[in-house]
Amino acid sequence: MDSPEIPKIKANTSPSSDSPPVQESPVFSYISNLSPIQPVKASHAVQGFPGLSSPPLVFTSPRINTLRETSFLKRPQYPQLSSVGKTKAHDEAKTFVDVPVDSKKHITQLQMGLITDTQDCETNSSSEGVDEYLADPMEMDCTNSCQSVNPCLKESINASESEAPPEKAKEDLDGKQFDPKPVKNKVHSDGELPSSECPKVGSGLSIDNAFNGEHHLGFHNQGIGGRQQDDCDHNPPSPPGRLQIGQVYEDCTEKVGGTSKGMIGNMILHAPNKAKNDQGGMHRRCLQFEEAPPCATGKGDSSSVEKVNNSEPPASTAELEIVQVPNAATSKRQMGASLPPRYGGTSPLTVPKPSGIGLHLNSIVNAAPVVRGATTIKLADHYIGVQVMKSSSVVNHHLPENVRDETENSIAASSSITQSPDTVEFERHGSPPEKSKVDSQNVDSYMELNQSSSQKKRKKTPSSKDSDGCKRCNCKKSKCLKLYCDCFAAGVYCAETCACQGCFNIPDYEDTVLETRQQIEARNPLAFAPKIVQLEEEIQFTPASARHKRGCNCKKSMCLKKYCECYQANVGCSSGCRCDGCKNVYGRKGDFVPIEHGVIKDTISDKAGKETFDEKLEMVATKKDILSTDLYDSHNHTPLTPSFHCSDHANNIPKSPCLPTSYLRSPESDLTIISSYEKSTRSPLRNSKTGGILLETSKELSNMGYYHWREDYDNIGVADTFSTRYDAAPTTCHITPLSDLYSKASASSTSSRSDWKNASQAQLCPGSQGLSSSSSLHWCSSPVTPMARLGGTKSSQGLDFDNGLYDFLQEETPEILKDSSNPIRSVKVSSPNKKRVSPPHNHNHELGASSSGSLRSGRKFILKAVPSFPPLTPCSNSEGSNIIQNTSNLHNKGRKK
DNA sequence: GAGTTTGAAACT
DNA sequence: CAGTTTCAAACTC
Repeated sequence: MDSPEIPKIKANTSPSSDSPPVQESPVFSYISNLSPIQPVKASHAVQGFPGLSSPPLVFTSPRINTLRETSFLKRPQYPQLSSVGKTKAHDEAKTFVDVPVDSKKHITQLQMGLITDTQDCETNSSSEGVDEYLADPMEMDCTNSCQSVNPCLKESINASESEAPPEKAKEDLDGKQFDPKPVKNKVHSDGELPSSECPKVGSGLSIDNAFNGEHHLGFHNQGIGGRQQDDCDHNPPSPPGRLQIGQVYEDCTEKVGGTSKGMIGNMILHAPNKAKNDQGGMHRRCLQFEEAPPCATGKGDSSSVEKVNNSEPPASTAELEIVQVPNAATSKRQMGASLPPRYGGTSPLTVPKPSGIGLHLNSIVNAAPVVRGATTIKLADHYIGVQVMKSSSVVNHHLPENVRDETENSIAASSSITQSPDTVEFERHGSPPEKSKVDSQNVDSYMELNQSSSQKKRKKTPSSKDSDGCKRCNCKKSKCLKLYCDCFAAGVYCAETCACQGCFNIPDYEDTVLETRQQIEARNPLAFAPKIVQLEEEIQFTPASARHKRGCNCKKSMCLKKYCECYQANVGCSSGCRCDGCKNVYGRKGDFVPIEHGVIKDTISDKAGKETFDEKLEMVATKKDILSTDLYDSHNHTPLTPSFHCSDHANNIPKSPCLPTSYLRSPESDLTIISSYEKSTRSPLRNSKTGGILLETSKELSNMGYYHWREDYDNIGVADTFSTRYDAAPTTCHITPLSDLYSKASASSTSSRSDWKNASQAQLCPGSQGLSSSSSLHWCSSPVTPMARLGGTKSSQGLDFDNGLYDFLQEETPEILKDSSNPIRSVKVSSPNKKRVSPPHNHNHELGASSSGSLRSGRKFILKAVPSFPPLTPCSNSEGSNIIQNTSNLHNKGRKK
């Protein structure tokens, strides 16, 4: 608030107010010479600079300066000249180009009488003063110029002037790539000049820099920071603020015309700026920029938010969105009702599903093993439940988890429930996009702020499970961005039911989540792969077909408590386990001897010790797949067990609706499944970021025979195609917005065929309409695969077994395991049993290429196996990556065609 | 509900 | 790769 800069600024401003003498000064003359337009102003600016310059020197970016200048100009205009302001501002902007930025600022202040305003702002560096500025200017601008962007800029500028540029704000700007583009954009916006003027401004800025050197820059930076701070203040929740800030910044910089976004961005920026204001240091702002946002959020949470709201009114719908987003972020999932504007027409319903869909393969896998013997699939169910819980429809999903028998019924009910558009998660999806830019660091700070703010008060009971059976985490330090978090590990966003603190595993922070996931995957491609692999009947030795992929390392629990992951998953310990004194009731370590059937994988063990085990699992899986494929035909309607849906929810569910038919037909389901798996795990993220992946995936899918599936799907009504169990799948899709997204995404990504999407969406996901574009892209990869897997595996066994879901899961798991266990393997594996190996690879490559570099190819498979993120991706996709997704979708479509 | 135990995950 | 630390769930009181 009371940053040292402020006093400086005031001093500067006051002198500037004394423009007459300034003009006389040699500097003024010089400036006047430079720019014929604004001799007087220039002189003022020059004088004022000395004082201003000293602090601002830190920042060198001319653009920033321009922005401030523009902002200064605008400010005066607003208060004094509502109508005239624009013309003057333009002139001033031009002069700025010629004249150093500082001079411009002073001039503007002097002329406009902004100085007084700025002083007020400075005094009020806190939220109110700035808010008023912003709000008023905004309104004025809107009325006058009608350019939404300008108002935002103006406001931000005003705030910056008054408050001085908070260091954090600068940092934010810098950190977010502000320096180059953002500044330009701001300049444009400030100048209120569409495009033509902006260039001038930019040039002017650069010139200014040359003249004034760092001083101007620093000052400008301060101004920017001030703006940002103001914006930040306006922004309700700090965490969102950061994210938004980054996004907004980009928007402003990129698009002058994007008034709404720009406004929002300004708002966001302001919030971080508040924190920066406190710091006051100009130089560090840039560095701190990233950090600043969090601080800002934390410091000026309430004030900033309120202010933001005030300023927002003038802003377009975009602003509203922004506001909502922050709220969503703060509340995590509370905002569920509000849908991101991006989705537009799409009903919130779609969003909720995604969350539910978010169920990771891991969860599924886990569920699968559990399924047979034990009725409960804890992991999968929990995860699913969590996301679902967020949405209204959660309950239904959960039910399936707990009881297979219930699953069908629950599914039917859930379908109706899920359809409810009220699902909370939807909001998440919408908001995240803006936040996507937030850095991990920002996230941390943001987290802190959030925690402090109150987002996580919801901390419910520590119990990991919800009443529905859904899991919820209670993370306190991991921010739900590490595998410690069950939700994150399952690839599901944390739900409202979660008691986590500083949670970043929410759609709002989709980008952060994705980044974190990628990082974790980079370290361990199988990190998100299902931990439990089912070994079907083929492995007769083991009491339970399923085994923990990595094995446990129990030393004291003797694998008789839930400390043991194997026990927790209701699976026996295997040779891969390093447990001591294993007494696992589901199967002791020594008892398990997986039999290698015909299928032999080249097995490039993911990891040294466990390769053998994994390979064995894979072998089993491959065999299963074969069997399942045979069954597919017969079980076209593969009844997706509720549990399965739940588990797969995030990833698979969406797919299920679309895929069922295809699965039925295509024996290649395994391959498809794998690909889907990969997609689900990574693709969502990757897809969101890179459209190329999607295209690839789509191609692959087409190769896989997804088209056929689509046709089948289309032909067969969802209800018709799906048996009672199958119905559950569609219902799930409807229920969870994620599912819709997935389905859409899958449809788009896989085939990019509108038909398939339309049919699937329309039938399966009524609310998905709007979402299809953004969400679908991301989802496409992931959702499709799950479906295929589910459909294929499930179809084979689904109806036959009461535990059909489990069976399906189990079947899937093997495939997953194959993929997950040995991403590379998957490719290799394809050889004996099934062709699928190759297809998955393709998918993987595609996905991998997009997300990660060379490693992905090998890892991709693994990622495919990793189901966890798909659910997230949908959310994330919808939000942060929407644009990317859209683009990718477009690309995919074009390519597909 | 608080504290302890446990083992996975993360880090070095 | 092994050892240590961190973390959150599971468990106990």
